[in-house]
Amino acid sequence: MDFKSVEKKWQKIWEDEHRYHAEDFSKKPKYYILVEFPYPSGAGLHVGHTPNQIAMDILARKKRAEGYNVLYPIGWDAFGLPTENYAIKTGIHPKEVTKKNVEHFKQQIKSLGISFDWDREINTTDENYYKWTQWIFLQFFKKGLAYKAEANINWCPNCKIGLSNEESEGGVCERCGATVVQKPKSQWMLKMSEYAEKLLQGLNETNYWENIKAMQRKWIGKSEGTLMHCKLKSGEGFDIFTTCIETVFGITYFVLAPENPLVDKLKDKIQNWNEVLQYREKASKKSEFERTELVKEKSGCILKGITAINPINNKEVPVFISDYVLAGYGTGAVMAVPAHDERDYEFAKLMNLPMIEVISGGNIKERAFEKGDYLGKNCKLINSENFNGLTVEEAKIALNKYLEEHNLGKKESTYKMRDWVFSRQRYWGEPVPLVYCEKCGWVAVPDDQLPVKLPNVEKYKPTDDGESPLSRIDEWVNTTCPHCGGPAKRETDVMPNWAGSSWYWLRYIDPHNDKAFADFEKLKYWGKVDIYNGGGEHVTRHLLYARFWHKFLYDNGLVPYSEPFDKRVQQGIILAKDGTKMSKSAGNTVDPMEYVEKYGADVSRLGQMFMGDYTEMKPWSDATMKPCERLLNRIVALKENVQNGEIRPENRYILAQSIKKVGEDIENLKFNTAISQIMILTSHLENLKNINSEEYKILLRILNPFAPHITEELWEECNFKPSIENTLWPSFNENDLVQNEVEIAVQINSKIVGRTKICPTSNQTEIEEKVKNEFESKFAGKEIIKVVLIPSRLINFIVK
RNA sequence: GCGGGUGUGGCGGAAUGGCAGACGCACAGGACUUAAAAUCCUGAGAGGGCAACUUCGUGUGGGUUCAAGUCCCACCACCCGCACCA
Repeated sequence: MDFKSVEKKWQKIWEDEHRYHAEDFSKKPKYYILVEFPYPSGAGLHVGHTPNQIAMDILARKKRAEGYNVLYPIGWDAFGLPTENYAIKTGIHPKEVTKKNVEHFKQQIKSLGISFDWDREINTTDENYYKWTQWIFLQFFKKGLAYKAEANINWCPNCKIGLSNEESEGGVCERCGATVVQKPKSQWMLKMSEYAEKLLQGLNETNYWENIKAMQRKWIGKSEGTLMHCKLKSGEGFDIFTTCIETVFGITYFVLAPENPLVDKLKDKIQNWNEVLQYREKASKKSEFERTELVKEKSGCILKGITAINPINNKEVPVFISDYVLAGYGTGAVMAVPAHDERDYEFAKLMNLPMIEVISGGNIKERAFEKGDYLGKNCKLINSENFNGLTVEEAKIALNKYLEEHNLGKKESTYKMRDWVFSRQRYWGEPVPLVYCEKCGWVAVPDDQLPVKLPNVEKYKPTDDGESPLSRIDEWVNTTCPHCGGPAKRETDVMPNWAGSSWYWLRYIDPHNDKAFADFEKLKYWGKVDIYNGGGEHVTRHLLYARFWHKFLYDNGLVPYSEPFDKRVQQGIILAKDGTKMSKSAGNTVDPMEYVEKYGADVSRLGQMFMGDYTEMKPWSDATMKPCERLLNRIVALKENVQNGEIRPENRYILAQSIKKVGEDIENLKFNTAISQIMILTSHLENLKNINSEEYKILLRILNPFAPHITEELWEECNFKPSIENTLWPSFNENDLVQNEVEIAVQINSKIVGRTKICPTSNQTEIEEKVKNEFESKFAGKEIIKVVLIPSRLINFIVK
């Protein structure tokens, strides 16, 4: 059989029939399978795409066979830097580039025979799509969850351009190699922090893999502790956050983040202001790279003339600034207890500051006695006045109570998750649909004027001052205020790459709606995404952003359920053939489409799924293609032996077992072992003189999700009715899984002494007698103390 | 440092606490062929033995159990993510 022409034939039929179109409101039970939509780069599909799409295609085809109404859609996440940079280099409009790349991707995906519903194809760069991305952004704006704030961008002083984190890896500009600096810029932010608790709690409603939940929890980073109100001697108040209030009597100084605004307020009172400025300057120059380096040498600067008061005992202590305190976490200020915190300990040693031991049990001459050392060990407080003698756990409660009663603080939780910087000073993204009016401030573009279309520009490169290229088009920037009708200017920033992907699964449900982002009844019908397959690199950012948008929409009554995805699964990373990481620079990348060219779609699908456990990291292997090709050829050859007839009793066991195993393995994403089972079944059928049609049908039906073209062709050639896809997934009788004879292992004192065939339904006494007779010599002179029988597996005699 | 994961033949990988190495790759021998490719058959964890057989074997060390790759404790190596988070 010429696989490739057969594949073309069926691909055309599927396309002409719209075979895989998912019907809204069908009576069948729904099943929504989502695979991350690709970024249509110039390079085409790669190994990060194909196994995902194939794996989910196998699941989709199996679910359809089981009678589900399956939604398996695809689209393009097409805004983004590679296309923009290509435009900067060539001057070709990103729209053109995107169109070309999408065509290429589509053709490749179709050649793999993926059963996407092409009638629901979406593209984030379509005006009809980003209209709704803008609309949702405006809902955030209207609810006060979008705000402007100063945030740092990665800035290349040489190229005079803002860079993404990816473009400034290692602290150097990807284009020119210059050192990237942090430059403050006023930007749109989304108040994601307000959803921290909801995002954390919501995880309990999902069936994500535990490791994915763990990563999200870690990223959200909740810690429970105490917010304590402190004062300077000069009267100014400030708050600190601590998870170790039990150490409050051990405070010997306070530390503020260098950027803490309190420092500016104290300018006139700080005697060494120049020094402070110098330190601030130094700290701000540290790139993100240096700040996160492994070696974290402490540094800091005292605020001379400033004295703070420990609210618990009114003790006066000095105040420092240091970059080991982060401005963005907690309150940007900490109480320093060097005896019980490693970082404070280091800093105190450096600055020659005193320490007070307040929890007994450690040796603070050597190192800090930290919470990890003392928690849960019944350690008691010392040097803590009235609280002496309490255990740490008792003291936490008592101190929180005391602070609350004296209005000095309260219990509180903080989160590591920050608000989302939602502006990019770039071209190829969704324009932020806001205008600025001197009189009215920031005003939303009215719904009937959406989308705010991305205008054409001559140059795609950001301006020298870091503004978006849109800022150069005066006739676009200058507009009228929708509120008062006066002159106003458009926002020239665009949204980040992540915007379009933060709601796309909702659009698939109703892709052509021009009244709403999706019809509510349709959203109700399709419900949550049942299984969402994507890359591990998106588990924190994309997945959190998506859940955040979804929860916001839910809170505003715009979607009917509070979590978007039920299950989240991911493919293991595919390494290069030599087991190292695939990378363009190493020149060891693999193009999966080469294998489609060489072997055809079905062989390549099988080959990719047979390489190993879908979810484990594994090297790409060419070695699976040939045996999979052989398998299909053998199955084609089997057709010659097919005669009309029902399933014969002697074949019931292997057929039932195969239906069960292949079905379960697909559900569990164990595609490699499903294929093994099909190989075993094929070998079995090959050894028969002839095959009855009902037996062959089962083989083809369970292979169909893996090799949809060739199985459909064979089915048609055999003239089986109805067509393969109108034939349900085969069922089997549980009784068929019981063989009438099985071989079990015989053990004496847990050592195998031999094997014997028994009938699995015989009782223990019968089996014991049979074995004792057969292995008589082994039992000579021994006394049997105990017998363990594992049905159909083994029998173990414990003897003396 | 913290969180998650992995560790099994020459290789990819299988094994609800129950016969470790399914299924494949590579390898060796054989059949077909003038020859090769393709295809098919056979063999094989390692060591020892002519053989029947026997010893050792799932990263390391302990433990539980009639029975451990699987469960428990401690450790090692590698991978992924996070990392001065108070």
